Amino acid sequence: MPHLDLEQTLNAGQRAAVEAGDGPVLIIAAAGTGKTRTLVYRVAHLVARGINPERILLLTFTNKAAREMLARAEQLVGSMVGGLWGGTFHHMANRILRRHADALGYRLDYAILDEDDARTLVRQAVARLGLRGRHFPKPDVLLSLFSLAANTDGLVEPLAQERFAESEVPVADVMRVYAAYVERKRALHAMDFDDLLVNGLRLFRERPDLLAPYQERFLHVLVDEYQDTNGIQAEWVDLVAARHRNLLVVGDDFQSIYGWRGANFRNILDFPRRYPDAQVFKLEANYRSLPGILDVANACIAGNPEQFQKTLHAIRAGSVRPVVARLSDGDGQARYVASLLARLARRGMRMSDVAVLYRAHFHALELQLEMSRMRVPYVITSGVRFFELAHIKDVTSLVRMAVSPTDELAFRRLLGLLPGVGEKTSARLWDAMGGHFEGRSADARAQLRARLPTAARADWDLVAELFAAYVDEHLEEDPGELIYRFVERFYREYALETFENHDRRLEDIAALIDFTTRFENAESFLSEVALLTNLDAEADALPQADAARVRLSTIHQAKGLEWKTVIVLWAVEGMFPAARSLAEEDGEAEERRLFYVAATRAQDELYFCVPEIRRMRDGGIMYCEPSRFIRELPSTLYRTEHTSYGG
DNA sequence: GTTTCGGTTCTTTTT
DNA sequence: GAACCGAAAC
Repeated sequence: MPHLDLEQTLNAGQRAAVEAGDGPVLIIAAAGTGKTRTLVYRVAHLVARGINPERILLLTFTNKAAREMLARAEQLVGSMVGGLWGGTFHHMANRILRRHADALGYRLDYAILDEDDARTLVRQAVARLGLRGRHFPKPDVLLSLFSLAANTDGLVEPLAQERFAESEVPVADVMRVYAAYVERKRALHAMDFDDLLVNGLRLFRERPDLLAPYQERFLHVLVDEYQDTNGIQAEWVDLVAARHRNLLVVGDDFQSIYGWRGANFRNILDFPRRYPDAQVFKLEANYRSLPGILDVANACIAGNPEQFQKTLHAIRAGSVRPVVARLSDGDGQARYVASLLARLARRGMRMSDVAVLYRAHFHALELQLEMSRMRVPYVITSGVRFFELAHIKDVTSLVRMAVSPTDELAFRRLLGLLPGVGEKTSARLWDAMGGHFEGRSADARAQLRARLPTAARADWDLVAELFAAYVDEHLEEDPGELIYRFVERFYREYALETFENHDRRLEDIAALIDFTTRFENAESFLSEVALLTNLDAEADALPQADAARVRLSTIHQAKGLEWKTVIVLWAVEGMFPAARSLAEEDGEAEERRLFYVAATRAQDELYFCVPEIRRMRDGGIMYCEPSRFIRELPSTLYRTEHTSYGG
């Protein structure tokens, strides 16, 4: 059995947590205290103790986190931990539902609707019900409402009452849209992201017979980022772990930043009450940041109510004071950041050691322009998920059509690419084909051709051949090849005519083709693809991403990561904290935690940008006060920089 | 009746 | 960008 040298590599607190005996365990791990390390060692420790990896379940926030942890654990124990189940809640629910969804009345090959699909369905429902007026909420608003209800295990109606209490919106109509949406999903044999979680839990609640084997199987259940679980995830975990009760959760209530999507940090606060016999470990020794940075983080978070009291202690020594830079406006901020980056580069800093973080994607707009102008290379974790980019969805819809004759959304999307075919025509074609399309049947292909508008036929012929090839040449084992041919025959030309930046989009598709090689066949590719985030896709498919580039990212997406230098944009009232969040219950506390997350990403240097004015769309200007999170700091904790960029 | 095109408006955070 | 709206073009 491999020997793990814990004394050498872990501090006393970490070691105690890693070696904790059976039973429930709560690890409160503040930022930068080696949380991942502890979890990795725990997994390695279990395996080294002889636990079969197949009997361990590891739930993480991203797939990337799961993969990294497994890779590191594998290095430690020098053996395969491959049989271990690791991934996001959505992935695990999907994995289990693929086997048992029929128990809930679904087909086992149900489709997964991504956000874009869901939006389309809601928009159609609104249109069909004739509610498309000025005073009806947008699909996004409706969806976020439905989603919050799902994730808090609650009903849509009372939530809608509350949300629209002060508006003209008739809640009865909202409920009609909701009913229509639910019905459409049923008809399409599809689940949206929330359905995966909700049905994952429903399956276990309603079918103890199906739950029991999983309870028996998973001797150990480990949950990362537990502060960001919502009620249904917590209940799901409790159910899975109920048999052996070896449930180990790791988290930091200070870093709970997903309240708006139903996460409930009381899950972590109440853990000791739900599991009175839980062993609790606190990790407070921070290895990441210099003391000056932690002082700011500690000061900022200290005022938040309801939390496990803890203070970060710096292990590293050195003196820095974070910088607050006063700037004129967004453009001044952009120029300041560009010059700061140049200064850092001259000092020999690698640009991949620098990150620019912000509250919302649009905060970085001017900066992106400036950096492009100055030819400073950067990577951005974009707001749009890789697999929801229009061109990526276009080409995957061909694969979906080839795999599933009943995939209406894919059919209509693909047909819509043909000239002269729009929403109405594609709907009519689908009905005319009888609600299914067998791509492999030459007969069906010819039938469809006959019904197409003349303008679309030539292009259809190019695409139709691919369905034949799919069968004849066994392309189901090579979805990448199918996509490649589709691009060569048809999509390249289409992209050229449709998109200004067609070359970048074709590069994305090339990356997608690379990505397919990770999967054995078209079906497994599809069943995973909808759940992958842009972070996952980027890491796997776009290897050039990390080179010597500055990273631009939202704070949410920066969670768990670290850089030598961190620059925070728009640290002003209204932007950060975001005005809209302050209106929510617990809004300020969550914004504060977000600020804490931003600050604790930095190892050596931390900059806050405070522009004085914000230019509004209508040409007006708005004066900005520095963020309350800065104003509250004792002024000895930071250094104000008055720059040539105004302010 | 549909599709396409051009202009306008808005942008919190994500699986 | 991309969603939405209105108007022109097919």
